[in-house]
Amino acid sequence: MNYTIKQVSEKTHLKPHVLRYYEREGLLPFVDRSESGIRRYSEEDLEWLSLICCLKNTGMAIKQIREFVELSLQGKETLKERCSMLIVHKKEVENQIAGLQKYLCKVDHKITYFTDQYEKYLDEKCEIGAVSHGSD
Amino acid sequence: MNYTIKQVSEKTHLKPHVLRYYEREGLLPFVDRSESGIRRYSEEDLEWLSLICCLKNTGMAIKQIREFVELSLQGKETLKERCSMLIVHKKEVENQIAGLQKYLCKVDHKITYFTDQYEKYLDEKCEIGAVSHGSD
DNA sequence: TCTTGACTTAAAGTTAACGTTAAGGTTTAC
DNA sequence: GTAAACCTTAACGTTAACTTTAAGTCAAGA
Repeated sequence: MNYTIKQVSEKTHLKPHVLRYYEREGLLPFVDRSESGIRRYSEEDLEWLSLICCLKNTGMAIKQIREFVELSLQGKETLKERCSMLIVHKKEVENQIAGLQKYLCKVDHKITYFTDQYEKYLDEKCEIGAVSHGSD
Repeated sequence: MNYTIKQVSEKTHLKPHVLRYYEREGLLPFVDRSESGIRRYSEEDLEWLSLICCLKNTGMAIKQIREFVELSLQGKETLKERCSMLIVHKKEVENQIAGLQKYLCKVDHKITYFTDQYEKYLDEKCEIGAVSHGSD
C-alpha cells in the first residue's frame, strides 16, 4: 500500500511542505516516486516517520536525526552506534522529564500562593466594603 | 544585598547579555542602577528571575512571560488572571511530561529491538567466522 | 597617567525549523 | 475538455531566542 503526501500529512499531522523539507534534509531518503515524479510513501516510510517524530518531539535536532538516519543506511555494522545514540538520548529525555517535574512543583506552589493572596485580597475588599457601608 | 550582572550571571547560569536581553524584553523591569548606570540586582530581582526561568524552561514564550510580568506590575487586581495563566500553564507542562513519557517508551522499545538485532548480528558474524575457520 | 577590564548601549548577525511564494506540470471531476 | 485541485522545484521570508559587534563610559591598578 502506498500513500500520497497528503495522506501522509493527515496521518502524521506534518504538513506536506514539512515532509518535503524533512526529505530534503535527509531524514527520510529514498521515498518512491510515480512516473510523473509524485511521492509514493510506503508503510516502511511511515514507520520511519514515526521514529523521526519521536526523536524530534523529544528534542533531538534535525541534524542529529539525519546522522542517525545515515548510520541506519550503512547497515548492521552501525547497530551498536545507533543503540548508543538512543541510550544517550533516552537519558536526556529522562532528564527533561525530571526537570519538568521539578518546575511543575514550583508552578504548583505559585498557584497555591496566588490563590491564598487572592483570597486575602477578596477579604480586604470585603472588609473595606463593610466599613464604608457601616460609615454611611 | 545587591548583585552585579556578573554575579547574577553566575547564580542563574544566564549570560550577562541574556540578562540584559530579558530586561529589554520586559521580563525583569525596574532593575536598580548605580550612579554610573551599572545594574544592581536585588534579592527580589533574583526571585523574579527564578520564576522567569521556571516558566521559560517549561516552554512559555518570552512574549507570554512578559504579559505575566505586566499583569504582576498592575497589582493585586490581576491576581486571579495570573493564577489562571499559571493553571493553564501547569496543564501544558503536565501534557508535556505525559507526551515525553510516551516517547520515552518508544525509545526504550527501539533500544531493546536494536540490542536484539545487534546480538543476532554478532551471532551471524561468529557463525561465519566459525565456518570459515572450520574450512581452513 | 595610562591602560586594562568590566560595564554600558544600539544595532546587526545567527541559528533552527519551518513557511510562503512563484512558476509551472499532472490528475480528476463534471 | 477544461477547471479545480493536486503535484513539483527553487528560492526567498519569518520567528524566536539569542549572540556578536561596535563604540563608548568608568573605576582601579602599575
